[in-house]
Order: sequence, then structure tokens, then C-alpha cells
Amino acid sequence: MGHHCCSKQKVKRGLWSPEEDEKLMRHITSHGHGCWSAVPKLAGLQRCGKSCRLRWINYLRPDLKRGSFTEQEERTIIDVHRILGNRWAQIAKHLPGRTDNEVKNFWNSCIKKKLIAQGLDPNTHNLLSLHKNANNACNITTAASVFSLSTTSSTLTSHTKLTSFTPLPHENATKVDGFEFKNPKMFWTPTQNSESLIDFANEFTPMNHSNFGVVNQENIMWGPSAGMDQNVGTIASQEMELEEEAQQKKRFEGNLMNNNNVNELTSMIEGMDHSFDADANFDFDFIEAALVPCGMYAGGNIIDQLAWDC
DNA sequence: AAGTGTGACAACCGCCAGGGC
DNA sequence: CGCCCTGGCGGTTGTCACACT
Repeated sequence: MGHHCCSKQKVKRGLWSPEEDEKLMRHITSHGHGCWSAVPKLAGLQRCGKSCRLRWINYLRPDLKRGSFTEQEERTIIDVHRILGNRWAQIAKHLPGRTDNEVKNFWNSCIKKKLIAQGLDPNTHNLLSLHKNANNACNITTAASVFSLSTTSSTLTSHTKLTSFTPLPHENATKVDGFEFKNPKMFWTPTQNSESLIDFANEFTPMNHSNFGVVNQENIMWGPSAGMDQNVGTIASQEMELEEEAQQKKRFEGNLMNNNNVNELTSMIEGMDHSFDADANFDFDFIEAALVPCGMYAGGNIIDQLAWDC
């Protein structure tokens, strides 16, 4: 079944030949693509305009990065997917030179299996057995993010929800609420209203400023900073909400997450002595002091940052 | 050597939103 | 307003090379 743009013409389908690539490449480099539906005729191709567009975007474009994904790119995909879900085009924007199709294929053929092998649900990034065995000690052998965030909206300020956490591998385990946390670098403390960590996780919203995120060797995530979004849950008018969003957006500009500063931050944190203390409130001054030199702290968090990219 | 299974990558399909008329 | 066209997106299928039996 042809598309609107090519229904009247006899169109070729399937894999592109080197000759077709050459024609398309020559046409676009000298004339630009303009209206894609006009490209096949102008370039002398018996193809649908849509097919030409796809071929250019996914294969012929000169700024494409070739070769396999690096470990760093893989981490980025996992981290962003945890937050955005299957929004491949958005995820690809965090990987210069990679296309949404490429990211999607890589996810489906590779990352998905790795996560499952690690005992993680690739859709939610939760532990596969987390809900079934909420009262049992939870042991895993592979490092993963300590917790993950999922969203139901692109405006995460009012919808971000902490949904799960994952223990880290270490011989010195600490049990809290039946869960075995191993070698925690940092810890958030349950509120007085939380009967268990699960409750806490389910209750977590950006309004709970006193609670905080966790770090392991690979991933860092953290909750909103103290002093911001205090009124997110009670904003009365739409104007106020829009104003709040505009201010946040301004704060986050130019402060994109990347693995370099994540690694830098991780090494800084690991260099400090922060022993696990389930009763203590998280030391906000510490995290702020660590984040500012890395250029990652702008009164917001990674999650919001990503949301604004949508 | 031939058949079969599998994984990676390429391409297509249907849906949707936005813009022009 | 509805209709049509277009580009963008995500899910899915097709293709091919390679490994295995």
C-alpha cells in the first residue's frame, strides 16, 4: 500500500542500491531536500518521498556516527530511557550522530536482554521480583541504578514519582525493611509517614525535599533541590504554574547531563567518607557542594532537565 | 553441503499532529 | 469547520549474514 505522496507512481521498495543512494545523495547535497514528496522525481528515483527521507535521515546524512555504540552511549540510553520510556527520537537527541531507529534497534536487540539478565524489567527498570517479594530480602549481583523514576507526563514537576530502588553488590550489606542494601554511597531517609521504603518510594514526589537520591559507580540520580518547587502541589492558577515552569526552564538551560560530569561527580563522592546512616537526614549541603563544581547543579535535577528537552 | 535458527540492521506501515486551503 | 498533504514517530516486519546442527 503506497502513501499519499507516491500512490500514483510506480515505486520501488526494499533495500536501497548504491546507485539509488548516489542519486539521492547527489540531489540533496546540491539542492537540499525541500519537500520530500518532490524529491523522488527531482532526483530521478522511483521511490516514495517518505522512503527517501528515511534513507537520508538513517543512512546517508553526513553527520551520522558509524560503528557500534560505546559503553558511555549505552549508559546514556538506559538512563534516559528510564525517564522517558520508548521515546526513541527524544533519546537519540542525547546521542549526537545516532538516529532514533538505531537507538531503538540497539535497545531491542541488546540492552533489553542485558537488563533482563540483570533482573530488571526493561520497561519500568524496576527489579523484576520487587513487588512479588516486597517482604523478603532482595539480593542481586549486578550493579544498577539505585532507584529509577518514571513519569506520566512531560511536565515532570508534578508527576515525577520514585518507583523503585536496587541494591548494590557489596559484602557489607545493610538491611532496611527487609531489603538488603549493599555498599550504599548515599541514602535517602524515609519520611516519618512512610511505613516502609516501598511506601516511601510510592509517596515520593518533588514536594518531598528532605529526601534524596543515591549514587553508585554507574548512575546518579537525585531528587529536586531544597528551596525550589515548594509550591508545586498547591499552585493555584495556570499563570503561576506557567511562570514557575518558565523559571525552571531558565535555570536548567545549558546544564545538560552528560557522562563526563556524572563520572566526575561520582569520583568526588567516592573520595569522601560518607558512611551509611539510615536515621540521618541527607546532607544537602554536601550534595550541593559536590554538584556545583561539576556544573550540574542549577537548582533543579537531571529529571527536570530531560523533561525540558521534550 | 544443506537446512535451520538467530541477531543485527534496514525499511516499511499506520497513526498522528500541524499547516494550508 | 473539514479535507488534504506532509513530516515525524514508534511498532513491526523484512533482509541478510553468520553460526550451528
